[in-house]
Amino acid sequence: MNLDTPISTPSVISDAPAVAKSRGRPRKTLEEREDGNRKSDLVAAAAKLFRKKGFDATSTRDIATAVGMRSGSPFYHFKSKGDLLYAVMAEGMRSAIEKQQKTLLNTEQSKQEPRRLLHVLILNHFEVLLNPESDFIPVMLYEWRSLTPQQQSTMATLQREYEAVWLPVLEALFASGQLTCPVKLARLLIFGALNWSVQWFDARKEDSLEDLTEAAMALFIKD
Amino acid sequence: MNLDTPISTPSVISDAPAVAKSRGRPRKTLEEREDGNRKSDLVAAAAKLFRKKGFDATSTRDIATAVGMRSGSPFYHFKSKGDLLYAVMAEGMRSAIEKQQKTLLNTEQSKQEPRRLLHVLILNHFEVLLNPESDFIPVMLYEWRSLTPQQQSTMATLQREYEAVWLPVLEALFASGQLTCPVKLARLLIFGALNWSVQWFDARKEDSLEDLTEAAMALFIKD
DNA sequence: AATTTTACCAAGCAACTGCTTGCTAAAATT
DNA sequence: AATTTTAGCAAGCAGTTGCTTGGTAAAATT
Repeated sequence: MNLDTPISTPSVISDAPAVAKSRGRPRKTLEEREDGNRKSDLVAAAAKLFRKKGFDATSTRDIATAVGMRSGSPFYHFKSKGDLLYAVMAEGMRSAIEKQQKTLLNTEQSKQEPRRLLHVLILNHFEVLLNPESDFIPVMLYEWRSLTPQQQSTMATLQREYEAVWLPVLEALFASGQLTCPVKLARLLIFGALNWSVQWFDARKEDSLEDLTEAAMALFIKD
Repeated sequence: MNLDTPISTPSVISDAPAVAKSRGRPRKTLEEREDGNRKSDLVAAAAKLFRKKGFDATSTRDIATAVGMRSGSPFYHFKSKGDLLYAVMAEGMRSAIEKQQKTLLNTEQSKQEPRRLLHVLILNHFEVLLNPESDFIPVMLYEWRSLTPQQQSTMATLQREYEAVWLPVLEALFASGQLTCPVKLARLLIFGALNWSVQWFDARKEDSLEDLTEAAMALFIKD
């Protein structure tokens, strides 16, 4: 890339595109950048790049370019690259928790028995994970390492909040003998099976998320 | 780090440690570096660092330092950083396949029925994944992205070879009704559950690999 | 109308990156 | 004894990195 600091080029080309006129390049009016959505544009673009190339292989310049900014500008909105990563993950968990809560509220009384509830939770989890519009959660799952310890523990709290709904369901299934695996390990193994789908699921292929959910239920649950 | 090219330091400190005498620093004799194991030392050190910090966040200088070399020396053994990554993964798969084959050969006739076989395969897989001595397989699982397409397809072939033993076992269990999930999806979900353990398993904690295997069997298999 | 704030751009610094080149000493081979 | 090979070291190049500083036009506020 190297849009900054042209060391061997003769004069003032540098950051500015060829179209730049007079002094300073054309700034976008507020209408063009439609309110304060630039910050969330940055988060979305970062999520996409972090997912595709990984956090370390993505430069802040890549992110800036993706939203049509110059290399230094993202630092007006976020004080560091690491903070941008954290914003991606926090937004991912926030919306995942919200979506899960809405889904449960919309689940009719008739489907409140544990087996149906787990089905609903798994399907919703696949939707969160595999939605091609949103890279937030995959980034959270695979770029943990790059968070500071404090950021990690905040994220862990959010994850516990997300998983809190699952535990009573698993316990009920264990009590009724439909789940024959200690709940603590069942939780870890089940989330592993589901989360790994990020690695192999291809939306173009035959399987629907409903198919996937059926398969997972068949794998984990007796009767 | 920056052991090379000290730009602002007055004179010849650079790469050479303070003890360096005359011309050239003390080279290790062959005895000291014990045969041609230096290459595999590099692979092991790279595996450790790639696992801890990720491929992109690990510099070739980090790796060199870890085995007591100077920054340029790893390139005598490997033509690029990417080739080192590939060597880590290829060695990981090679030894995993070898270990799996040995384990199956040592499995007595009495344990050849599908349920026991799956138990043996899962336990062996956990040993491969969670052995604290070896970071090769976790690196393979989580740094896939940094391989070239050709390297990826070679690794995919090795993975199919590893999984080839599992498929007939899963098919037998499906046929007998002990596995009620289409084999194709069962394979993906089961490997997900197992591979994810790399993220949470702590060898210091209570659970043994045998406990883990029992839990996984209880989760996946009926009867 | 005057001021302040917002949202950026232009330029660039210091550190670090993968990798190359030219050399050398010890070991192996002839 | 002479030569070749092996396994590095020393130095550094060219490019990239995260981030900072100083400015400025447009919008919002007073």
